Amino acid sequence: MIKRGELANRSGCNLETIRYYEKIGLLKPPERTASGHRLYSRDDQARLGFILRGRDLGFSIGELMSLLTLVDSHDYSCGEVLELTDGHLASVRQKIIDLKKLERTLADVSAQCDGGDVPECPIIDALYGHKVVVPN
Amino acid sequence: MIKRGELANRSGCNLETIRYYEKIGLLKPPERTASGHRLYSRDDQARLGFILRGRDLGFSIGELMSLLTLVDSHDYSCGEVLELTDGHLASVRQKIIDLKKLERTLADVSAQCDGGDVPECPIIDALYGHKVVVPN
DNA sequence: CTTGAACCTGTAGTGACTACAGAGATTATA
DNA sequence: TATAATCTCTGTAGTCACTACAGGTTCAAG
Repeated sequence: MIKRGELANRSGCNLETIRYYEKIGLLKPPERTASGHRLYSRDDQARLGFILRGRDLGFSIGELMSLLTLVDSHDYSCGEVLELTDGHLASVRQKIIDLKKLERTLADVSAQCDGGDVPECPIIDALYGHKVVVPN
Repeated sequence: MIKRGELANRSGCNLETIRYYEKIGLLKPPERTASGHRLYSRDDQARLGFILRGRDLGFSIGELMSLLTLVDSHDYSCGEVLELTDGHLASVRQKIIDLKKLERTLADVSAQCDGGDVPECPIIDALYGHKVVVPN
């Protein structure tokens, strides 16, 4: 059983974030010492690891809640988990598509500007709508 | 000269967002009627258009502030604008790289799961750290 | 026994909005 | 002209996922 500071150190998670995860219900309220200090078990540590790895994969708090609720039910199916994961994967792919479109547009606009000392700038013109900026 | 609701309709911008942009200094305080209703000129409309197009290109409020400050100075150079744009472009490209890495990892994890009715799920295992999840 | 670190609580700040509540102004209709 | 409906005004609170602080208690080392 370790305390919050130790858990933060071992997991690499911010100290305050642990308390936050407890507040919103991602982490279960841990045991306490007689004086009120939190004590985390091995299970608690594993659960935080789960959350942090999921977070690194871009899962939202809501998605992690769903995953953990499934796990906690001890009655989840692989299919339910896959559905959540693939949903998330789809949204990541959409974000990539959107950003690539953005990148092309920005690169186009940037290429029109030769960056000199002149005060006429095609980028500013484009933003003011003198030219079409976002090609769909 | 049009009022706030009309500006919102024409620009497609949310009504409240216009007031917000004024509060943080992106939009200049517009003229007012005797009773206090805001009146927007053609210049005001063009400025909001500038902001909205910039926003669509993913510029942050801070970046738009910088761009508009340059424009307002009437003494900006094309080079300054290009620098800001290319800086933003670089951060967009980095975001794409990060998301692609994420996508590969998620796709890997997803592929390990056959989505059946069984309660053993490789995705959950991976999140619990039983297997390495993020390949750098 | 004292000092300093770690822990406790609640609350406020971030970015970029969005959404109210309650009051006053304007416009349309009867 | 009266009134009802809509629009605008202000300030403030909520969103997401944290992060940081203030002011107080407890613990561990010397």
